[in-house]
Amino acid sequence: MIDAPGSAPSRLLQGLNPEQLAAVTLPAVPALVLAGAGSGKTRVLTTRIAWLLNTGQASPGGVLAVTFTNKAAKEMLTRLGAMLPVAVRGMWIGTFHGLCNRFLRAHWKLAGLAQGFQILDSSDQLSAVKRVIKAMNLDEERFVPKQVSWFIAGCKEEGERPRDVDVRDEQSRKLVEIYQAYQDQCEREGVVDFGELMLRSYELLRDNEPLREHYRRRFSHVLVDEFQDTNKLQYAWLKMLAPPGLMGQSVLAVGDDDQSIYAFRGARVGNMADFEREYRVPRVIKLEQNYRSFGHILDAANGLISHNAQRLGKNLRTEAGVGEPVRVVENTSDYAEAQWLLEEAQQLHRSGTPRSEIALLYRSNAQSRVLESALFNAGVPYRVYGGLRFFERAEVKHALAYLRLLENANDDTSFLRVVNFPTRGIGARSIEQLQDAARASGRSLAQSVGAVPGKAGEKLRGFVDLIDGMRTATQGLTLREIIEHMLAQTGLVDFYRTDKEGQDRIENLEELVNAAESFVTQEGFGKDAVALPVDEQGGGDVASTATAPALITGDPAAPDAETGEIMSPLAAFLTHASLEAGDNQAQAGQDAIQLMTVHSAKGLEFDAVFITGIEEGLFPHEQSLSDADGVEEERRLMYVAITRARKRLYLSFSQTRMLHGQTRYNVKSRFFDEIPEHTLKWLTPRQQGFGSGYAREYQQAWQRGSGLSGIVGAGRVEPAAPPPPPFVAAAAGQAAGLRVGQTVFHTKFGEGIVTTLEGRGADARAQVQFGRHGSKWLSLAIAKLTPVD
DNA sequence: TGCTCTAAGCTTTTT
DNA sequence: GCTTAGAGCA
Repeated sequence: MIDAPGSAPSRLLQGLNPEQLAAVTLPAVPALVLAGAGSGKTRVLTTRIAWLLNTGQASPGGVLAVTFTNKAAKEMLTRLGAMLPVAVRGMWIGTFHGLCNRFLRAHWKLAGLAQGFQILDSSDQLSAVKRVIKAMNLDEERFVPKQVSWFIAGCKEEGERPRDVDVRDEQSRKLVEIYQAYQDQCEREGVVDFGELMLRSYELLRDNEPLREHYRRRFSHVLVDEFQDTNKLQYAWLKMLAPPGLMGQSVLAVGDDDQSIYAFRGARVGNMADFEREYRVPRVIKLEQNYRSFGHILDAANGLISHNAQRLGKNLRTEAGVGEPVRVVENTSDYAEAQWLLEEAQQLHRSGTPRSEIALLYRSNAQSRVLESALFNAGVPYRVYGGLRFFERAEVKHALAYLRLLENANDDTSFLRVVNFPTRGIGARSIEQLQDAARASGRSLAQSVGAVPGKAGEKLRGFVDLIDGMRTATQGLTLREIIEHMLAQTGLVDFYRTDKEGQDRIENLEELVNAAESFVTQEGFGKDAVALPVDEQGGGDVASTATAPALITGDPAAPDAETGEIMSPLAAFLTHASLEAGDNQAQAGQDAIQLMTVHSAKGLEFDAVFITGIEEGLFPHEQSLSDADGVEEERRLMYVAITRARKRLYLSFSQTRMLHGQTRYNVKSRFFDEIPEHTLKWLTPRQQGFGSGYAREYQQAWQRGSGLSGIVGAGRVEPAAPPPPPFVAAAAGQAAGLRVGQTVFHTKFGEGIVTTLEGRGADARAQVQFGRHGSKWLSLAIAKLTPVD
């Protein structure tokens, strides 16, 4: 399967620049590659793997390559497959979660998991948390399910079990209690959430020495993509598999600190510096040659990002020439901005740029509406990224819930989702009775239907009979037949047939059947599945030596380490559906203008890019202004946005903008002052600071001191930030009942003590000392403070 | 029990 | 300004 050494490796290395070549052919030492935007990072990663295999330095089974998204993993596999005739499916190339899943499927018993455990996605986790909060009889006002869910996920990302969490006050003590109860519930139901996949894998490696040693020996080459996005737990997991200083193993981390935009979900840019230090990286390789954009665009990006203090340091360069200047436009309103973008985009399209090469980027999803309506009214095809994904659609989730119940009758989340859908006359009362019975006996809902008396009990037993009946009837059927049987038996399709907007939903259910069909084909579950030979180095692989037919395919289908049993196609498909929520883009096919947030644009590139709404408070976002780190992340976000453009870049902002039903008056973003002047071309007259119209009025009002200095509803403190405009006056205050020294509760910051009270009416404000979040100034007109006695 | 109406929310997102 | 989720009503 590997070409003879000699000519092939040199062919692989053709066309690489010196830095890329150095990265690809690194000896087996720990290495950190700082890969700038558009510097050929994926090419380096895949070429290195191909080179390692081709020169015989690694076998396919000895490579571990980990990414964040399924898309990146697939891309790597595809490119690798194109470079080498290698059975890429046997290789451990995948997402962090996908690989952890694969690992846990093989070692479920050692990990203390249920065999065939199912995976909760974020919305499943949320409903599970809701149930826990209800069962504990807690106030949902005080323990907001979303926040609790977020808290649990956050703990796991930090590698913390309930016992590890720092308890500061009553609120956090209770949160930890919920966390523990949630864990118990997951255990009972045989399900794990995303964080659990990571954490469980980490703990198993940490606590089981033979297993750890085995995998360390097995993976001679470890590669990590987008290292700047790793969180604490992922880095710890990596150190378990590839510890610093281990002989005979190479670790390659690739990342770009300037493109770190996921701190809000636990990413630690600091992992890059830690990696360099802990692994004693001899030389950091910088990929600064950019193959994407023209000079002015890169200069703008370089100039902007140089205002960040915390950087490893890097400057993009190109040989493509300066190209066109970056165009800047000021608009009077968001509506005018949309209108202008529309016309300019049309003009671009008329002069030959495909619509799919035109991207409209924005900071937050709410901004897409006005752009969409302008495009829609003009009849211009467009595509919005970031909506509901296929497996997240309600009807698809309903269908999946039935399928999950076939696999695992004790999955209470799924049980509750469909017990009365389509309606079967099982109401809230009956379900409550059932839940009480289940709680009393510590059993699952399905196991407790016998304990509910009367008509309600009969109906509940009828539902369980339906599920059991389907389970029996679908024995031995193909996945496609199972799903079709389920859709008919449960009445899901019939239900949507009578629904007025049901046609789309039925189509989605049909699409589910197709998705299952292609999953079966791709993963080799079909009757004529061919076992792929897997080249195992040393033959000591725990995960596959006990496996009779070496059918190691995609992530979901890892065979059990002890029995060699391969998951059923249904179980594998359900896992697939949880780990890969599917495409999140609307109507594919026709040539359409691309609309997306800057976050979702990361990793993509377009001939022409419009960055819209570049205004203070929006970009940088007001909720990021409270600390320097927040502003630096916003700046990186802008850097990511700018570097998406190949040939032409537009930056636009607007004086007014409709947001949350109110007209906001904005000033242009500070980022305009940080981009080198020579790269910019102002299509509208350049405003010098606070120049005219609203801005002057606003400034004068501000100088008179009528602004609310540093007081924002969420409690952020930032005197340097532009204050809310005076005409968006706050409503009357509710200072009544507050006094200095009083303990109050804030939904975001928890409990705190009032240290200062100032002002009256709309100006009333309080300084509150919160345990975890420190001292905050809060406008009483906006912030909700509940006195605690 | 099912449907309609009102109230709350609202930065960014992958798995 | 618009969507979603839960409470109240028929």
